[in-house]
Amino acid sequence: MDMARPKPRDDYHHGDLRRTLVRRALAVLERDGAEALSLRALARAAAVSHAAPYNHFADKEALLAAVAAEGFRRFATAMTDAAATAPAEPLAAIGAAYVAFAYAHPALFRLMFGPALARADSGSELAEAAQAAYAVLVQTLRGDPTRAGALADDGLAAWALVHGLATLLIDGALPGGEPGALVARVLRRVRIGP
Amino acid sequence: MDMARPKPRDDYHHGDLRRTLVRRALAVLERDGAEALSLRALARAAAVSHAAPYNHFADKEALLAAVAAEGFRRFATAMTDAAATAPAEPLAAIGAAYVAFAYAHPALFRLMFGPALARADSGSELAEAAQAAYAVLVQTLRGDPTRAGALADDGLAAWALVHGLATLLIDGALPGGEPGALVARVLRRVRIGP
DNA sequence: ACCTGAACACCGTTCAAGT
DNA sequence: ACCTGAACACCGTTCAAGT
Repeated sequence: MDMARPKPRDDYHHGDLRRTLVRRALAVLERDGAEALSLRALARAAAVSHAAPYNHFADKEALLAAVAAEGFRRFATAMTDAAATAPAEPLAAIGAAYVAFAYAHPALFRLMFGPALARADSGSELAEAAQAAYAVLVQTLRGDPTRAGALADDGLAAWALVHGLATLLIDGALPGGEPGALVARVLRRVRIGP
Repeated sequence: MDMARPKPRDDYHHGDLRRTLVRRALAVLERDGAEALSLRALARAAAVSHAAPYNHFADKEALLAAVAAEGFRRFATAMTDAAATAPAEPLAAIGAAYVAFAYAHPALFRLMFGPALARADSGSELAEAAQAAYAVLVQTLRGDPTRAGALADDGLAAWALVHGLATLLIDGALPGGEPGALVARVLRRVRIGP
């Protein structure tokens, strides 16, 4: 007889709703921004009742935290890939990847670094994912990994610089035009160290 | 007979509702954050019907834009004051004031640099106020004012650095403790220039 | 274990009507 | 010119009830 691979049921509305909701939320974020994100609309799009999401998330903030965590995971792999292709100039490579991610996914980037992150407990999925992304940044900027949890001032300076560029860019506060060239030019004017 | 100074009417609900709403919104922002801001609650607090605000603002975003503009005005004077007291080290002084403002008013700071700013038309009150605050920053960092509207790369680097520190701080992404000392330490590691 | 439907207390926005 | 009250189309969240 057939293996017990769970077949999709006729009345389509389950599968794994949790993943469906997160995936759909990411799509809404890209297309219409954060203010278009509603639990009820998400449920509607998944052809499920408006109370169904509460079987998988305590409240709306929990869903947003899951989305932000997924964002941090993608962010981390984007930085890893970028650093691998240009190991000679780590600050330039990581800075370009950092800003490019923010530019490509402004609403997601804002959600990732929004007030939910500040409220996240240290054990949570969101905190873990953010921590992992940060580890990529630090590790490619300097040879040694994070030590003792305390962030070296130089790493912090580099982080603040690229983060500031990214947020100012998606706020429309930077002069228009191709952002990659601008970021490269600005980063070239900065030296970090003793 | 008495001068025609407009006396407050018996049924309290007018005066100038516009200013009352903005002032009240700032207070809510400080106390309960952005998600607690509702037009209806604001109207209730001002003892006015929930439709009354629409006589002064086209929609909620217009009210938020007015609040953000007021934030930029206070931000500008905070930076001006700080730069005046420590003219020897402009980057340190402006950086400290920049970060201190964000730390003292996180919700307002987030609103100021939120998506509303990216959407603001260039003639609007919000865009003007943001531009004025930016002029203070550039003017104290370098001797000469903005030239030709194009931002020098060095000024941009300095701005991105302090802005990044400020946003990372209010996101809870920086190590705890007294932020002033951390910011001063980090800024001391950075050199900007040719 | 997961989902539904009704219910509650909110929203933002519009609009006729009042003064 | 500014405000009110009713109305509409939404929300997030809870909860009994179903399978």
